[in-house]
This record gives sequence, structure tokens and C-alpha cells, in this order.
Amino acid sequence: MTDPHLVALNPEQRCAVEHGVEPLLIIAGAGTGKTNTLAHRVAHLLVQGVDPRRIMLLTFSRRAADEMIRRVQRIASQVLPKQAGLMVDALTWSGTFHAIGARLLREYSDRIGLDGGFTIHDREDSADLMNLIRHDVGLAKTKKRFPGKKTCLDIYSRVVNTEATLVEVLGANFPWCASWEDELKKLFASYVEAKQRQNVLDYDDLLLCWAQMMQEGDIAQDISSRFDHVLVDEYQDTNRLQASILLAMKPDGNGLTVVGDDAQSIYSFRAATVRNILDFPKQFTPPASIITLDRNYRSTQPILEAANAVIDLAVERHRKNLRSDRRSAQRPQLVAVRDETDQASYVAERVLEYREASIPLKQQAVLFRASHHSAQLEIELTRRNIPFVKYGGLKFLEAAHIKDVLAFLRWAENLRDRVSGFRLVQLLPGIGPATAGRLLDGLAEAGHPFEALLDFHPPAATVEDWPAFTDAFGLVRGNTVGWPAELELVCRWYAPHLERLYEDAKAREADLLQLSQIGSTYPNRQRFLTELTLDPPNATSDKAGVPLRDEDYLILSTIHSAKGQEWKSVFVLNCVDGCIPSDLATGSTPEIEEERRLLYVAMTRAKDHLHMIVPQRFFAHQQRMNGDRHMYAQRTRFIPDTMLDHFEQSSWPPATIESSSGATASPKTVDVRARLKQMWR
DNA sequence: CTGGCTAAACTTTTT
DNA sequence: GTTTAGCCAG
Repeated sequence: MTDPHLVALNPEQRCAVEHGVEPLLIIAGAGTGKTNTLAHRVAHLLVQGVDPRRIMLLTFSRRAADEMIRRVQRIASQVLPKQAGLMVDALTWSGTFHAIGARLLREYSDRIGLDGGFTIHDREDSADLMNLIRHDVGLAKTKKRFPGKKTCLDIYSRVVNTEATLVEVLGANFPWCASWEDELKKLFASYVEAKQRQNVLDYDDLLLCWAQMMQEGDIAQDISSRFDHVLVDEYQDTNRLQASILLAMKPDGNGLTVVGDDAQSIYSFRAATVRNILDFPKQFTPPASIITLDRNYRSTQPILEAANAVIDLAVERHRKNLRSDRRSAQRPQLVAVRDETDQASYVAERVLEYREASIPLKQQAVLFRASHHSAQLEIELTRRNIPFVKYGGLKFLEAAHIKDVLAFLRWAENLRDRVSGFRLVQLLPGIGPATAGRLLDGLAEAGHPFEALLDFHPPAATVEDWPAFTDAFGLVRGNTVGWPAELELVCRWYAPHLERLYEDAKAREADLLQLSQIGSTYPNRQRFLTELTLDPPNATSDKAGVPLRDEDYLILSTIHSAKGQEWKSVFVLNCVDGCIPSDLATGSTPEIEEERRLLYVAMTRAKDHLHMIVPQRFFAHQQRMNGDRHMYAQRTRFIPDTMLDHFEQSSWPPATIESSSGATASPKTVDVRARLKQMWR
């Protein structure tokens, strides 16, 4: 007899779901039901009686974790309608490596010499700390300019996440910094020391401390025996350090399941490596079983053929030919437009057409390589009153005024956190880096830092604002007013400073209101601060406002943020050399190969309709040469001429001059000629 | 010592 | 186009 939750699966998927406890690698191509298969496997484990509290589910993002949980619930309730809800609620060990790491570290803090009240620095905080250290160590005013704070942090982070040496990382990824090896080493040593002194962890520490903790026999034993199953999604985008953690969690591989697709590896800039997925099986004896899913249920055959053609030109990859049963006569569109303005209006028009044809906006997405590529489109959409939500790119949390308020809360939570304190006190007029430094030094030496803060004698220019600050700070630090009331208190204290510091205080005030709303959904300050840094909310367009949940809106997303998602119609912007591949990533073959996979990921998001747009002309923002105000662009090198029969070519707006040559001629030539003629009309 | 100014470097993707 | 180091007046 067949369990009802298994009938919908194909033989390979079913094999993956019913696989026993031995280590398992599932190679799942785009749209082959990867998430569904993993969700079925989890549900199947629950049905078989595995304790949900003993399952660890590692996903790439919080969003992916939520989606997975929802599906597990739906599947499990087919078999166990009564218990499913409770069981799924008990699946608490699901989330990103970083979030799970943070939780484990808080729980085991006293056994590993960590203060459990640590605060977590996001990428920018870490860079700020790196900068402070850079000045302390005297590297800020060298003869030849020392690498910037972000570069330093990137180097540090890469060393940690790749488990390589500094020399290796410098040679392979930062050759222009190689001469600074000794200085960097010194800098990083001080950076680590500072973090420990201040009781802060950065993203990398969440993994690094977890990995270190797993080196200790009895603690490792303790932790790994708490979990019968560890399942990892998007394994192609994990790094060496994460692989080490996994191996330490399940040394013999029993209970370990990883899922991924080497053709969709797009996070090597974060030190992810396909080697993880390629080397996974032979880590174990006997080697892990491999199950390959290649039946695509998402895209039509023509879309899939075009995407396959793109990835077929990859230098190295696992052959896996995706097939689909979804016939269609429509090939993907390759649309030539004049410039980014026309690109924007093309997308807007088509989106509305599709909506007329009853494809809701939510079923449509516009994807792009870099966040700013959508700027023109955002203006056009706003002009036409088409609601949209943008994923990826600049985050809400990176806005200065939001960081100011968070610095207040973070410093109240952890007075040793120097980055927060440094930022916060400089908001007061009359306090600059020097006074802030003195104040923080005093606090660091004092036995009771908070008293030392109250005793501090501010400079004359600050006297007027000082009491309001210490009063508010005392209330928050002492948990007097409670959460989330204290968040409002902070905003009230901050309001006059906001007014003074920023021209556009009005607009920023609205953001603070939104922050308050977000804050009120968390039970306390620590959870708020931790989860906000580990799972930052995506900024929505400030102009369109936050769409309500039941409203219809178009999705704008970077390709990176589109991972794992699918839409009925997909538009890919700027399919042009310089954008995909980004001209910042054309240095080495591996970089270019990753850009190719990026385009592949973008194309395979589409179910029914795929439009790839090629603007012919870009306005050059920073050309050294005078004269030319714009540059002509080439179609992306990942779609060479030989591949063109996979696409339906067109140009837009339709040429006004009769186009006898039609689609066969290069649209670029037609366009240039037409424009030359038009100059004299 | 702060805060406003200029000149010059860097410019992507994200937990 | 944005961030950052360095300069100078108050």
C-alpha cells in the first residue's frame, strides 16, 4: 500500500524521500521539485515517528525555511491531520546556518567561555569595527593607501569561511593587497581581540565558534546526539567552514541529507564552493548515495532548451539534461530596445498585458544582476501606479537613521559594544570621534560602566542635550518601560536629533514608524536585535509604500535574491555584457562561469513566459572621455549568435520605418541606421 | 576638538 | 554617484 503523501512523487523523488539514514546527496536541477522533495522527506520522517525536535533543517534564508515548514505541514497533515500542526510547530531547529549557530552558541555559552548576552554585528558594523581597529593600529595613514575597511573585512571573512591561509586568499582573490600581509595579520589579530573584549560576534563568528565548539569531544558529542537528522538545502552555496560544521555534526554521515545543484552555484563571492557538493559523497565510507532529479516541472520545453543551451557552454559541469513535459510553441523572447528608458516602458506594457490576460502581478517578476539596474523601471512603475516590491539591494537597516536607533538599543543591550556606542554618542552635538573615544575608554575601564556613563562630564556644547540622553538610556537599559514601549521612547528621544541632522527628516520619520511596527512583532529586545541582523527585512519601495498582504504587486528582485523562486512570466533586464557578466566580475574564468550560472538561474525561474531584454545604449556615468555621453552595449556573451534560434527576436518599440529585413538582421544595425537617418528629418 | 569643506578613490551579488 | 581621508576655521 502507498501512503497518500507519496503518490504525487516521481520514482526518483520517491527514492529520495524514502531513503534510509545513510548519507544522501540529492542533485536537483532547477524546477525539479527540490524544495518539495526535501519537504516530503521531512514530512515522511515525521510520519515515521521521528521526533521533530531532533531534526535540524538548514536552509539558505529565513524565507526558504518558512516556505519549507509550510509545505511540510501541508504534506504531513494528509496523513496525520490531527497531529501535523503540533509536530510541525516542534520543528524549531530550522533556519540558516547563522541563525542556528547563534542559538546553539547562546545555549552553550557558559561551556565555551562565551558571554551569552553577546550582540551580533551585521556586515556594516563589522566593517566599522575594522575601521576603528585600523586607526588604533596606525594603518589609516600609511604612505601607500591601506585597503579600505570593507576590503579588510572581505579578506578576513574569506580566510575564515574558506579555511584557507591569509597568503592563499591574498594570492587568489586580493593580489593587489598582497604586500600588506603582515599588517593585515596584525589588524585581524586586534580585530578578533576587540570583538571578544566587546562581547560581539560577527556573521563569521557564528559559524566559526560553532565549528570550534564541535572540536571539543564532549560538547560535540552532546550536540550531535541531539539530532537524528540534519538536512541541508542549497548545498551548492555553502562554504568550507559550513561543510566542516556539518561533518562534525554527523561524522559518519548517518542522518545527513544535502540537496543542491552545481549549475546554480552563485555565491562564491561569499566563499561558497561547488567542491562541497562534488566532494560530499566520498567523505564517507561507504560513499553517500546520489539521487539525481532531472524532470523539470516548472518551465515549458522551449524555455528549458534555451536555458540548457546557456549552461551547456559552461566550462565544467555535471551533465544533467533537464526535460519537461510542458510543450509550448512560444520560444523565449530576446527583445532589443533602444535604452533603459525603453526597457522600462517595455516591461511596464507587457506586465499590464499579462495582467489583462489574467496573470496577476504577483505571478510576474523582473530580475536583474545589480540592484540599481531597476532604478529606471521603478520610476516608470511608480508613474503608472503599478505596485511593486523589491527584493535585494539596499536594505532598510542600512539607512543611517535606522542604524542610529538600533545603535541605541544595541548599546543598551551590551554596553561593551563599541561600534554602537561610538555611533550613538556622536549623535549628540559637541561630541565627535575624540570625545566619544575618551568616553568609551572610560567605560571600558570602569567596574560599573553604566555609572561611569552617568558620571561623565560632557563638553560644554553637549551639556544641554546630555540629561535627556542619559534619562532615556537609563530607562531602556534598566528595562523600566518594557518592550516594545521602549522602542517608541528611543524614537521620541531621537526625533529632535533627526530633525537637526537630516534635511529630509520627514521621510525618515516614516521609516522609524515602520521600524516600530516591525519591533512590536518581537517578544523582547534581544530577539528583536538578533533576528533583525540575521534576517533583515527587505526594503520596499518608499514611493509605492508597503503593499498590503492581499494586494497584488509586481516582484522586482536581484537574481541572487530570486533563488528558489518561480513565476509565470519573468523579465530579465540588461542582458548585456557589462551587466551580465558584470564588468566587475570578468577578471577570471571562475568569475565569468559564475556569471553564466547567474543567467541560467534567472532564466530557469520562468514557467510560461520569458523575456530577456537587451538595451542597445547606456548612459555612461563616468566616462573619462569627453564627447560621448552614452555607450553602445553588446548582447551578453552567454547568448552567442549560434544560440539565437532558441529565441524569438524582436525589437521594441516596433520600428516605424518599414523593416524588410525583419528579425534576421541584427537589431542593433537597424537601430543605428534608423537613428542616423532620423537626425536629418 | 568638532564640523564643514575639498579632492580623490571606488563602484555587485548577501547570511 | 558615493564614501573617505585630509585640511582648516571656529
